[in-house]
Amino acid sequence: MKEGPVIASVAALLGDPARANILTALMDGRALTVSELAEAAGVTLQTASGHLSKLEAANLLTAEKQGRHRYYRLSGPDVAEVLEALMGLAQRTGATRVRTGPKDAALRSARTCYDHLAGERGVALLRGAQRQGLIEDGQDLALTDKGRAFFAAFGIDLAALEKGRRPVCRACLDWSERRSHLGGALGAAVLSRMIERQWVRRESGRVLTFTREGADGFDAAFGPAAR
Amino acid sequence: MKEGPVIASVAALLGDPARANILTALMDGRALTVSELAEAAGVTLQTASGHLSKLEAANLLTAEKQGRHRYYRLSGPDVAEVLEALMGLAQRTGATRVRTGPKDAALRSARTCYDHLAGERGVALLRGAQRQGLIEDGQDLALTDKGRAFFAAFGIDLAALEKGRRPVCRACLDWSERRSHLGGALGAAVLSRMIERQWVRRESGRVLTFTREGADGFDAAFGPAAR
DNA sequence: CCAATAGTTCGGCTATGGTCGAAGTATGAA
DNA sequence: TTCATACTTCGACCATAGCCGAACTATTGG
Repeated sequence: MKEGPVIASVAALLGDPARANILTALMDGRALTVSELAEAAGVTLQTASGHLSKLEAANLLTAEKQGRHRYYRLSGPDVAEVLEALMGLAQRTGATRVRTGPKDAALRSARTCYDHLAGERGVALLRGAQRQGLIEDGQDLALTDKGRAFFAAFGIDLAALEKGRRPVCRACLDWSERRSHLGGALGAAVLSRMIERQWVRRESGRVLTFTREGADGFDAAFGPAAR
Repeated sequence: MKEGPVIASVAALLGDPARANILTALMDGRALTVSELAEAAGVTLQTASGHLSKLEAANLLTAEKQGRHRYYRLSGPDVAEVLEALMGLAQRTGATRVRTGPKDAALRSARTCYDHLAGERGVALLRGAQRQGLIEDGQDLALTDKGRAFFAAFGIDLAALEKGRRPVCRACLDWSERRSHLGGALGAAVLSRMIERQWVRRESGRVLTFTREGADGFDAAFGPAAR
């Protein structure tokens, strides 16, 4: 019966508006300074500093010092995944605000989920990869030989990915689409390769915008995003 | 920037110890009365009543009245899944208590996750089903023809399951094993069939105990639980 | 009808914890 | 060395919300 409180302590951490803002600001996987996070959360520097210490103590964030700045980032993709899952619950739960601005549409179309691609494009990527037999849908997703060849041609060093401890393929539940998109080391590599190739640009926040060539290239490779 | 607060409100709901206890008490998918939940949470009836109204208002719980009792249950499997995910985070986060009692071992071996089988046995079930080609691992798991025949022979009415709105197969992340087990309508059906067949018995809380014949039958069908 | 059980509502107490001002530390720049 | 920036720590304030006692409603059983 001592099980409830263990979830309570971490949930309480996520339950404060200021901290929730900090965490969602970090959802794009970048590291931000204390002042930047304070502004994102709408609190003063001191307050943010206090929150950040708590989040770091709970291992939700990691910090690194660089000069007189202190950079905080999410401590791992799993934290981002839980946050996405919570957003899904919050939405289904009716807590969804009516405020559906234009930025919202952009977010639903394509955004970063920690370090990989999410939103309509994200689920289209995974769906396309599966349909073409590049990735096999198992309990844990797995690359096929065909997929191996494909992503190598795409410019990704699979050997390097497989050396790391992070799973190469990972299904990550998308809060806006309510389907999975591709996370894991491969998901991260695909996104950064797309940015390198200038298929896609990071906007403010977590929004991603596809260039003209990027959209065409994406559709050719994985099929159109529209369902 | 109004995105943080939406996760904050639901997380705050999960962040109170009393409510967290209530929710974990309901993780086995059964419906419990207000008084039972009050006891599980360690608060008085009035306090529990207040918490339950909030959880119901947020659509995390649904209630139904029966005589002078009011039965509360989780409003869906997705709620249970988020709770399991949070437990995983809490554990990785170091919030794990050192208190690893005997009940803990039983929980890790086999337990209910909402209405399906979780723990070592749960992941063994899914792994075995995949290895035998009963279930194909896609972004969303899918039954093969072979699997269809197998589960029909197991005594499950697949046509009925497929009529419902709930997905038949669903991968659900197991907090103790850190791998997926089988959720969805099929996961629920398999567990209730196992109980019918007296392969397994519900103990107090979410613990499940396999009978001698149950363990043998399970191993024969899906392979041993030990990794 | 009355008594008992189950649950809700109300009101007031209290504590936890978020907030910021002010003062303190560390790093870099002039 | 001196000043400025980035951040942390301390202390005090204050609001939120959890909690329970008491009174109220509803259902059942005698």
